[in-house]
Amino acid sequence: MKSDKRKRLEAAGWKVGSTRQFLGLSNEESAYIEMKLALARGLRKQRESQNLTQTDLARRIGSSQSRVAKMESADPTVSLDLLVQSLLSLGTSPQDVARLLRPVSRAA
Amino acid sequence: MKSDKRKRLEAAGWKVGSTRQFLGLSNEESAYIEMKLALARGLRKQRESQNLTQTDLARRIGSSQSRVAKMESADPTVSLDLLVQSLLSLGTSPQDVARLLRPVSRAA
DNA sequence: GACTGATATGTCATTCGTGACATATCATTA
DNA sequence: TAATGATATGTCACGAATGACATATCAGTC
Repeated sequence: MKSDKRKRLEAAGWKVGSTRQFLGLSNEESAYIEMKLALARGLRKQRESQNLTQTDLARRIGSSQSRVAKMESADPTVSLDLLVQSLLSLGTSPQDVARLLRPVSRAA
Repeated sequence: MKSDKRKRLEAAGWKVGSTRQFLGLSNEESAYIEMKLALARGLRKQRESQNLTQTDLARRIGSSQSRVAKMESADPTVSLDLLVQSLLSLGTSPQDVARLLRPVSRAA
């Protein structure tokens, strides 16, 4: 289940979609990474919009600054659970979370 | 972070939204449970629509029948990661996953 | 330059999710 | 009733995710 070929790559902020073939990632793998990246970006955006530091957020969710940094860089060691729960802690609704996963909003 | 007051309750299939106050769940907690329930329902629906047994799905994702059953009942021990990765294994796209999280489609 | 605050990176012990297994429950069919 | 197939529930050893800490990097400001 874990397929760790990507380990260090996603953390570096690669455009996963465009390098998928190059890295030899399966559809599921890249879809999963895309989702994590979307949530990671959303988390950072939410945090910054509330003028919180990583340390502030860490305190609020009972974690540490280093883990928040890893969340926002979509580190392989952070789970979707932690990302989602952090977003919820910032007041993001499940619907908002869903929106983060569909950057392509249905125009007209 | 774990707040296990709900342990056995969500698994039993309660209407979380309606019993939130009664159970004393925070907004975040109930939102998190709602999300898990939505994914759990989606997983079962997807699996059944492809005429797969829990054992079939388990084999496909490298897990076991018992864990699939727990996924579909939103057992507290199953992570969002596992739910999401299982959905992706069934061909669900990240956008589809997002749709599962917003049962209330924006009408008009 | 040095100092400060924020963020990034690496490591580790503890905790939690996991697959696997046993077994139970529930339908269906004979 | 028994037998078969599917699903549910309980337990456990193992591996992965976690918070915590140290330390590094980076931007401002003096």
